Amino acid sequence: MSFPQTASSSQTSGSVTDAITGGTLTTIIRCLAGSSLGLVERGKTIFLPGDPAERVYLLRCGAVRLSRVYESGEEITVALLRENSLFGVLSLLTGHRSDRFYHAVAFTRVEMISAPAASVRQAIEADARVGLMMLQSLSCRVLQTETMIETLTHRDMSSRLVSFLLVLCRDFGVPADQGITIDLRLSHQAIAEAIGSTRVTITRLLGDLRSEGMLRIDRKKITIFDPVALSRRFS
Amino acid sequence: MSFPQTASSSQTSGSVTDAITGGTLTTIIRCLAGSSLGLVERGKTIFLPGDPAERVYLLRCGAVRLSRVYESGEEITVALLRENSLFGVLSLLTGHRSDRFYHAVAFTRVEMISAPAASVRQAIEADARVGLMMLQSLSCRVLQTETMIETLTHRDMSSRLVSFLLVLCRDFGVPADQGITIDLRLSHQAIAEAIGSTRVTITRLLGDLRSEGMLRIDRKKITIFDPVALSRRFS
DNA sequence: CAAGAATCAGCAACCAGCCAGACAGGAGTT
DNA sequence: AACTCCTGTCTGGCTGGTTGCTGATTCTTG
Repeated sequence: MSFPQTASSSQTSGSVTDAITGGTLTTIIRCLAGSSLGLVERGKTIFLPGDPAERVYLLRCGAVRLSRVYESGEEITVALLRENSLFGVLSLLTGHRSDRFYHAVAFTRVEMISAPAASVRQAIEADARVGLMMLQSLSCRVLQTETMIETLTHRDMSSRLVSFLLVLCRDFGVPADQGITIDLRLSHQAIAEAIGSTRVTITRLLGDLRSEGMLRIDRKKITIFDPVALSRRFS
Repeated sequence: MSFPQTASSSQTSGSVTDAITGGTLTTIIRCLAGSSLGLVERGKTIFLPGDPAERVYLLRCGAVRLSRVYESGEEITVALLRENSLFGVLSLLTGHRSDRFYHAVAFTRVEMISAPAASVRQAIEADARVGLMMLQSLSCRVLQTETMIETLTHRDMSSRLVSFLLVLCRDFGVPADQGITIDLRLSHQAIAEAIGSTRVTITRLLGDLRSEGMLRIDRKKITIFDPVALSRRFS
């Protein structure tokens, strides 16, 4: 299957070099041959495992969930991408065609742009600054992912959950009247799939945290009152 | 502290562009201003948390362990890097000085090359193919790390261990007379620190796997007889 | 807009897997 | 030979997974 694109276009005026002066990767990718703008509704699939990997995506706004689905029906989350994340980079690898092996789903309403891997490669060769920017973006991805590994190696689920909440604060937090709200509608199941636990356990632990006065949950959005205090909760 | 370098040199003849024709990132980085060759003995530190992040490293041969150390003295492994891995990319990020927050230790005898971030940036701007190669290298890193996240979200330790062993086979496996040998001297403690478990549990589980005839351990090197059979062990 | 469907949150009981701590014997090092 | 680091095994205790059920929310659809 191909990726859904509500609005789509390509080939605007202006050269890549012009765009670079503008500064952002967005403007650059917008100018590439075959680029397109994608608007995806919450819950809709962006690509499926087995799809050919031929495009590179840049998430402009919203969140995308990368997950792996097992035969058992179980599903685990490999990454929750935030704004300005580059994904689908698999396609940049050596020429031979490869397939996606993750499932990419819009976790919120998503606005993204994408371009064929070949165009991206050309753009990099044409102007090195493009490569540098992508390199920096990807470095961030690596750091984010490594933070997630730290989270997952905590032995007790309580620490793991707390650590995960702090990661979410960093990536999706918006200031609220009191504390920071994680701007995602998270079900307990979704959290469980991200930190390798079960729905029931998450329910219990979140309940504990709430009765301790660490957070508030309002229509699936979590507000952390004091991230610093929360971070003291794990040794 | 600075990074230890048994042998060191810099500034060879030949331009960067010459090196690119040669093809590998190694040759390219070797030509950069301020580049140096590092030989590090097993167990020696490459950089410490808090060190200024000013160099980019390319692991030529051996394995490097990135870990985070907690005040409690506990230590967890964030990544086990293999040959041709790029690391220390933090330093490529925006101009402002930043510090390492991971501990990088030579897990085996290591041969690596490094160069100042500024030189690398210049090289990329001078020839875009450098950026492209680094981008590909970093893409691999992302994929590797994501595989590790998959491993860590398995709920039971047995699956987690098996999954980890398979990752190691992929990254450090060499064909043996029967099966594949993981070419690393792994203590149970080291495995525990990588998958978020304890030494005792690893001992027990490895014992189980051995008595099931799945693997052999000889002087800390693990040989998996049949990776495919092993992979069937988790649902 | 309201009824129905689907998903989600909360609770309880049960039990296995894993951790903690402790100790003895083995392997490798100097 | 002395030392350090590593492996193997045991006991008790508790966390967290599993299953099953109920009521609440949210989404869909007539």
